Amino acid sequence: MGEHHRGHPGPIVTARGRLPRTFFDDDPLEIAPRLLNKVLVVGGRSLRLVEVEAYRGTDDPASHAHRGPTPRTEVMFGPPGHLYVYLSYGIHWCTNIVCGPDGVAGAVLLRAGIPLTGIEAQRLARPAARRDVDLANGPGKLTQALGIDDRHGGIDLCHPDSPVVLVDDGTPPPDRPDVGPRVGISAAIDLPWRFSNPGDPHRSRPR
DNA sequence: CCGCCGATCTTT
DNA sequence: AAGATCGGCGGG
Repeated sequence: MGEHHRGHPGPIVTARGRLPRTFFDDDPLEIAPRLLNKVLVVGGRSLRLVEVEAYRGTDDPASHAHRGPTPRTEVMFGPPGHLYVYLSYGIHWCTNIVCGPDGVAGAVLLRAGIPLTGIEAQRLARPAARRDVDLANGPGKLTQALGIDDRHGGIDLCHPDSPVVLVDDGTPPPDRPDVGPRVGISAAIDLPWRFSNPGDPHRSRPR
């Protein structure tokens, strides 16, 4: 196929390569489905995102930012493109990408991915995973597989020297993602703010 | 395959 | 006291 047709707006296609900050500067609810099939890279390890959840701020009772900024959630109120990493149930680190304009809290939780590169390193980081499909099919597992933890909290994905990178490899998001309620929350449980690649076995298994 | 439960610690 | 989770265990 050739170039786009001159004189027509054409489909919105992100250039391949690292995503610019402007990509994240919108409502998390809009960004979340666009993150599907993007590639998260940490050193030699990478995976394709197949499940995400949108969280807003003060207007979202399920959000950590619901009650305003705190030392933990401060980054969610800052500029887009930074990581919000939090400790879940005292045990697991979970990774979010801050979305929306500076001053407005919002983030997208990265819930699951398909390992692409550095799979040996991901296996070593996830000794409990008996099958490769279990390496990153949950937010805590994804974070552990890539070696992300509190040291990565607040880092700027869009900084040239960032140790964590988000890339478009030319794979578009699904036209019709699966949409459903967010997992593991007890407030705003009916909002369909969870997005995933239809039928992908690498999606998380909600309990 | 499914359901239950403990782990472990930050935040309220 | 609860929580944006996970893995092990027991039962079907």
